[in-house]
Amino acid sequence: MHDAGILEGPSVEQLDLVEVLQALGDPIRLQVVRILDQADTPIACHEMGLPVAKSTGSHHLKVLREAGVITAQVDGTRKYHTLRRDDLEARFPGLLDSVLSD
Amino acid sequence: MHDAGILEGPSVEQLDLVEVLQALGDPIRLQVVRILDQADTPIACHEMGLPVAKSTGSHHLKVLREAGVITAQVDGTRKYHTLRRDDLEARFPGLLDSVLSD
DNA sequence: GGAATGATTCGACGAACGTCGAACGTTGGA
DNA sequence: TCCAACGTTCGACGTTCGTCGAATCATTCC
Repeated sequence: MHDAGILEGPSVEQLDLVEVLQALGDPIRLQVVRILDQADTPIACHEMGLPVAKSTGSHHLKVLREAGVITAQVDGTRKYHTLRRDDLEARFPGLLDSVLSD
Repeated sequence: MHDAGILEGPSVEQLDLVEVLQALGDPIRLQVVRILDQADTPIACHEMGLPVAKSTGSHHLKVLREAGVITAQVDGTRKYHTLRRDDLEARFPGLLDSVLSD
């Protein structure tokens, strides 16, 4: 069971606006963010029903994670993803809301 | 004097979130947006002091214009640029503010 | 008319991106 | 122990991007 580890990305202060905007500026990744927003629980990659191959989905999740938009928590063979709402709100107030309200 | 024409981009309803985020997700273009924001009057390309060749600057302005972030107004040999604040606010409330307040 | 000014267009270039399938690693269950 | 499930990594591919200089265009001024 190797214990569920949390994959941390950049800290709140390290969040870079350009990097976040680039991460959000893709249809698939925006879809991921919307899915995670509307979900009340962490979601695994294969549960998102992304219209791309699994390797591509994995890539997009990585981009979002490295930009600091989402966090991943490993549980067994699955990896549950969560939106870093509070961190994004703290660093870029209003940004996530404006993107999600569209 | 061929009259100062206004170069219109996409209408408010046509503004696409992904396109806008992509346009904002570049250091140079973000710099342009900040310059236009802090200026109280329209600004010409060569007045911005961008750290790139003029052809590159022209390219970035075009990307911003086609995404609907800025408008250009031709006056003689110059082209004055303005931030489409109200349109962006109407289409994506809070987005511009959150990007500019960083 | 001719020169100067401000900006666009046109290749060209390397770098980065989005995509895929195949292979691999790890974990959990039969 | 073996197999299935889940995800990552690894080339590979074509496309798009950011950048530049040179050439071009439009306008203004002398």
